[in-house]
Amino acid sequence: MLTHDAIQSGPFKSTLARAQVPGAEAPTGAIEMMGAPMSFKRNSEIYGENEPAEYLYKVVSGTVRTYKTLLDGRRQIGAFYLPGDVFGLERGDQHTASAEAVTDAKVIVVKRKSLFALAQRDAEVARDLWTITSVELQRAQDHMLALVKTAEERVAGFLLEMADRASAKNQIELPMSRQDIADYLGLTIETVSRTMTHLENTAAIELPSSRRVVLRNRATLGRLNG
Amino acid sequence: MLTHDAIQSGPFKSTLARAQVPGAEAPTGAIEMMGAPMSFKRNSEIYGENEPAEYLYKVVSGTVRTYKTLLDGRRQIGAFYLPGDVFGLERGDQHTASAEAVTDAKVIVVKRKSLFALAQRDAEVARDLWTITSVELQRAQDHMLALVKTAEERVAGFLLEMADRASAKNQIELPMSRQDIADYLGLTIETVSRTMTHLENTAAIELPSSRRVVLRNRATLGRLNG
DNA sequence: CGACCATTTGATATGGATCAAGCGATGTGG
DNA sequence: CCACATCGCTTGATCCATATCAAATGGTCG
Repeated sequence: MLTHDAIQSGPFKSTLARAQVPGAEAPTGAIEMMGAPMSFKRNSEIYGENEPAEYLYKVVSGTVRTYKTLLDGRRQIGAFYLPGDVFGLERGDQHTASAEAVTDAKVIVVKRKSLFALAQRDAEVARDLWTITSVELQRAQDHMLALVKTAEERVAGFLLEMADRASAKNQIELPMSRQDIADYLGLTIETVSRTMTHLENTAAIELPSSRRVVLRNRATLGRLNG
Repeated sequence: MLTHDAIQSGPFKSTLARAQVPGAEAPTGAIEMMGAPMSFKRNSEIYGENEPAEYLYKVVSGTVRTYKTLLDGRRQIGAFYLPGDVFGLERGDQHTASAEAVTDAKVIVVKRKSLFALAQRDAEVARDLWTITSVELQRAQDHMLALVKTAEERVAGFLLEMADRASAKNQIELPMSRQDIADYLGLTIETVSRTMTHLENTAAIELPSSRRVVLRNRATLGRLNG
């Protein structure tokens, strides 16, 4: 497991973090104030399932995945977190999922206890905490719906989701591997690959490279999205 | 759509509701205080997707399902709510799912606005709101994981889940139809039925009737649960 | 009793998984 | 700077879990 010693001694970076998230849905003003920046290398663990949940995190740069693993090794990725997103806030004091850096990533780390203490006194912070959790809940519910769709619908939905979260709305650079996408969508890597190819053949998307996707026909993708 | 006129004029029933939920995880003291009881008949709508989310609800008796519908009619049930459970609390002012009574049901209805106003002043209420949402989030994440398992794993997991929530831990009376179970688990009614039969043949469960299930071998079910 | 609805059971079809190569980009050592 | 190993991705062939289609059975209620 990863320890977070000396985190509290890091310099404040509130303005930097905020600048990264111009239109963030979740108001998380207090987080930058109380947090310390921390860096993680590609594929390194940020926290593990069942570890004490002492901190919550806000992505500054890079991408993070959270996931659960079944006994036989199957992995379900619950979400990808991009700059501005908050993750790791859970009920109970144990993490119910693991978190890893998909790419090299910087996150702001905040002591859960301090934030809860602050929320006790400051109603705005309390509301922020609720909002963070609510946003996460909605994400989870949407994802649940995605998991009962056909492979093509899942992939189309995923591309639309990533495009909506990206800055260039029709040109996306996927930070994650096909395996990550497969584990997020509950498919195999082969099915994801084939489906992408099929979408390309149908002129719904273009694939200049495997990690770069251009949305050519949102109407088609939207229709597929159910 | 269903209107909630005259709800606020109903008599208070705080103690009754609390009595139904001796060991409820989510502390929801304020809800009974502010809410009015309301009854719904089997299969009637409590609220619809995209309707204004003016209220939140706490089950007093009966069972409630929430679900989303895809364009082509496929239905995904997000959760079943039993006495003591709270549902309908969402970010934004539109419901993102529909809710229906699975059986005849009594629920306490609370004005969202009043509760938020109270939370603004009372840190304990604010924390309760967060807890309600957090419980829901965890439920959703667990369900997400369930949706990528095999049919047998999903059914075994479902039975264990229902048993854990029931009072008689090994003898459960399912309030919902096979179709509801199927839509909850992302399977067809036939697969659910066949899997139940198979679990019976394997001596993992007994089926005195289609709605009554006796868990015979939790070890087996647990192993299946991944 | 008879109609209706929920559930089970059976036969067949199929979407996506699995098994197995091939391919292209990236990096490394000679 | 090239040969070659490696890794991520694509493509192909086959298989299988679950869906679909169809019918029989069983419970419930007027």
